[in-house]
Amino acid sequence: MPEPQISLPDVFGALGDPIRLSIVERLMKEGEVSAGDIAAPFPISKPAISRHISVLEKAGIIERRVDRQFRFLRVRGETMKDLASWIERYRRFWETSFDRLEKLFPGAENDDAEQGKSKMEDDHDH
Amino acid sequence: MPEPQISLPDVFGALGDPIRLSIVERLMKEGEVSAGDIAAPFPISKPAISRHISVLEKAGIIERRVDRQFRFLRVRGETMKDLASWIERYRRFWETSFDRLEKLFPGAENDDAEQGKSKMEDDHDH
DNA sequence: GTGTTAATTAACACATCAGTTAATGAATAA
DNA sequence: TTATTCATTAACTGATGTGTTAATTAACAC
Repeated sequence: MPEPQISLPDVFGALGDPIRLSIVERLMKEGEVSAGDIAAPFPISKPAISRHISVLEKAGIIERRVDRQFRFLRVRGETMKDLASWIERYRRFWETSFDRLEKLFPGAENDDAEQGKSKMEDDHDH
Repeated sequence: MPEPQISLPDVFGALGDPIRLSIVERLMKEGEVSAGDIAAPFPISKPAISRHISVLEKAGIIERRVDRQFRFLRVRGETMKDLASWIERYRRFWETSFDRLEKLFPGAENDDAEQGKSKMEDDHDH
């Protein structure tokens, strides 16, 4: 058991860097990628990427597998599941917060509550 | 429109601190709390809490409402929805990653894949 | 053996972060 | 007006984070 206990703030903190977040996204899409292939797209040195990988590993977000001289990385599904559980556990609170506010302070809030219209940026590398 | 664009790494980064995370959790549960009441449980100074609140606000996670000399804080449901959307968008990748690995490297992984058995710590303040 | 490839660790520079106390701003209460 | 309450901003300190280059470890290829 390489991850005896996972810290939610550490998980969030590890994802709080554009390079690390895009590493995780790539690993989720591609499943397993070597450290070198992960480092290739970024304009920083390999040791810097190696440290980012260590941060993700210590947070329990990814695992390393050694194969010959290569390190293959993959996302730990269990940690992502825990992350999803956390946000879902609070969903009823944040999902209704807009309605609750509207009742208290009508018109004081934006009203674009439609689904699927995320304002979140999708390009967090570079 | 106080939040023209939200950065996912900034959102994660803001949640990557135990004090800030427990502030957000409390606001989700209680809906709206004054800055002073938010600061009270923590063993650090009020200016330090004030800065944590600013970090959360700049990340788009919370909003401030001014009422007389009080500042009331509340979670922005839209940002939490965007966070939930992000993790759900990748769910099929991380949810199946364990099975995929089991096929490639049988027995090399832990096998406690039951639902509801989170290893995540739930006490991230102090 | 020697050389190459893959990746990490070591040592260091610099930026950012998280905390402090003191000062300030702004509204309430007397 | 004066004092009190609520909260912030300013100035500073120490810790942590992120990057660099150089050195090291380890496996592969010859």
